[in-house]
Amino acid sequence: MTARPLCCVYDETVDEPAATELATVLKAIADPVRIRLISMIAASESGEVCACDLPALLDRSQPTMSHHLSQLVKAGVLSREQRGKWAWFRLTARLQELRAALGEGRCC
Amino acid sequence: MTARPLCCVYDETVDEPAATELATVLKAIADPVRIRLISMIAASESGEVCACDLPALLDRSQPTMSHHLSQLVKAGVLSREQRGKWAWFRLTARLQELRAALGEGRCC
DNA sequence: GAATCATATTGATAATGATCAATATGATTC
DNA sequence: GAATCATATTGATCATTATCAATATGATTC
Repeated sequence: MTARPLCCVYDETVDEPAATELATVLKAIADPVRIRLISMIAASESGEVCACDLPALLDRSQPTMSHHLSQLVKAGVLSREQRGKWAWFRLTARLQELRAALGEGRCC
Repeated sequence: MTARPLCCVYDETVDEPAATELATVLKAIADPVRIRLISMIAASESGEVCACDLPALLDRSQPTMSHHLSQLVKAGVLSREQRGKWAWFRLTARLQELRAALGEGRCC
């Protein structure tokens, strides 16, 4: 054991609820298919993708892609917009918020 | 289906191996206990934690904490140093690399 | 409104992972 | 080297999840 009381040695900045929330977003994007999907949206000229293209682009079944999309929307990483028969997806600000959270390593 | 060929509409920047690698790091940190652990290291004055303190600090058994630590080391997020009887853990540059990767959303 | 096309849901399966109790290994001390 | 303390590994369990086939829902078109 260390000599000083624990409360003096470590200063926990991220409490449990915040950690759980952060972990939820991380879990949502911690998958190769979802990373590639997010990358495609970020790289696309229009900033959006049509769900109709994704099974072919990412080599997964339509239900699987639908599942990935709904999980990303649920986590607040993507937004969904119905236009005619098609559903279009965009990135939200959530990823940049995550990026910011990873950069905050302040000392006590 | 969209009118133009897919190759013109989307420009995939992250290929499959890179996406898998990124997802591996994300999976490693996508857990509330690990987030809090990382936060504690970042916040600690010395920039390191002793494994001996973690079961009490994070309310998990010793084997469970050992497992979390080894997974984070395996993913390159933490480094391990044995000093006497104790094992000390520090953050590597991996988290900042991840942070950088999340910021790159260039257009075609 | 019937047919068609796009997307979502359901149900099932196989894989992964967080957790702990018990035990093993490894380091220090006497 | 025997005892002690710190950490790792093993084995087991329960929960979660990525995936697909089959089916349902929802939108558009004729």
